[in-house]
Amino acid sequence: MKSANKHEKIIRAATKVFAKKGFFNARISDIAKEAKVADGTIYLYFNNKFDILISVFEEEVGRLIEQVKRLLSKENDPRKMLVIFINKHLREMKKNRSLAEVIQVELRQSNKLIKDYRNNKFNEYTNILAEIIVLGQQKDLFRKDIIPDIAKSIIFGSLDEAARIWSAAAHTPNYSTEEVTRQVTDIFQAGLAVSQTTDQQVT
Amino acid sequence: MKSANKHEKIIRAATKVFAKKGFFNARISDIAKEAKVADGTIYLYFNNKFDILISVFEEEVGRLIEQVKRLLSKENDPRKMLVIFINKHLREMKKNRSLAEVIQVELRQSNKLIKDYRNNKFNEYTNILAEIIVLGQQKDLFRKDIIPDIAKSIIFGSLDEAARIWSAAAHTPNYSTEEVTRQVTDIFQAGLAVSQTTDQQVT
DNA sequence: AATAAATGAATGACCATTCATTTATTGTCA
DNA sequence: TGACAATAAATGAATGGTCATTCATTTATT
Repeated sequence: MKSANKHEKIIRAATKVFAKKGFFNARISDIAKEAKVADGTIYLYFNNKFDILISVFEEEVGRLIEQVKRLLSKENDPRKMLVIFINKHLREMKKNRSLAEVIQVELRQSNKLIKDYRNNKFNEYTNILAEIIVLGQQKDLFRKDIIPDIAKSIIFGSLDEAARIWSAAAHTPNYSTEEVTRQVTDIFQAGLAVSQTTDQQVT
Repeated sequence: MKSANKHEKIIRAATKVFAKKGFFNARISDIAKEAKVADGTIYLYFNNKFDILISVFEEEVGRLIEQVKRLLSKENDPRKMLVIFINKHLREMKKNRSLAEVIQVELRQSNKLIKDYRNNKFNEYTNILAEIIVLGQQKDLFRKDIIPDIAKSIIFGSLDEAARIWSAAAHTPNYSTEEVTRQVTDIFQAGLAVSQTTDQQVT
């Protein structure tokens, strides 16, 4: 029986290697070495290199989805939910640089590599944002003229770019998670809010 | 004398090919063919494949910077300037899919490929956003607690992700440039604006 | 004729994938 | 229980195909 354990080990190793070198520069032998496994073993668990990429992506994002959903389940003020999402995403990207880079780089690559691969988990992830917005609209807290399906991309894009700056640049001034979270939160809370009338800052 | 013309032709061909296949899947021979030039000729104008990528990026973004600056020079209300930037960026990405994909994919790749390559033109481009924000703050139109250097990433990220959706997905509902422009504009104008009521609390 | 540009076939490095062989695990029966 | 076979898993060297890059030769320009 192929151990689930080994599958897991390869995924972890691949995440590390992809993050460090990028998909195209990553060698199967690098992954094998990192996973302490023979090159050929990898092909017992995955069909090919790209299959590893997809798996890494799906599993990592899947993990993230679960965590976010758990956090959100305790809350029902959509404004606070938005903050929770933003905060969680940024923290996670800061903490787990490998995941951050896999998302950033591979999300863009996969479009080109396989036409019919729809990042299912990824969509599921950003749809959480859309749902928060819908909820906010139902509760008359968020403007109705916002289209959730567009807004989710706008918000995710912001977060992703903010995270990209962290991983890209060892040189530019590096803002803290807290600082960036606050800025993103401030902008979008004001941007989505129904009116100017004093909305308490939500943490 | 090496004709500037040929350099240009190669750049244009490379833009097309990178956009279609991505950097790693693009073959030098593809670019050569597209430019109607021998493979070897490319090496008279560029040092290597990556050098072509950098050049494409810099030239395309450079062109964009000039256009945006020209548009902005006619305006001095930062709120309107913001709209102009957003509008121009989205229109351009919709029109020039090659540029869009080169930005999206290669911006992320280059981090990994060359440590000391700082996307100079790219920074120049997003700094336009930072300057608009600074101006807005000076004129008491934008909130002072926004850090322009962070906000520029947030805004650019939004635009980039919105544009990514266009190029990525032939399947998902496709919103028009106008619709997306309006959404992004609405959110950020409200998000950045100094609130009308004096007592809004933001911490 | 001399110099500059352009050509494209040949080179050589690289690496995903395969598969014959080895090693580990499981099951059987005396 | 333990000895032995049968099956499963793992190994890693060998294969084969893919290009980026080079450079001897040709073509164009001065």
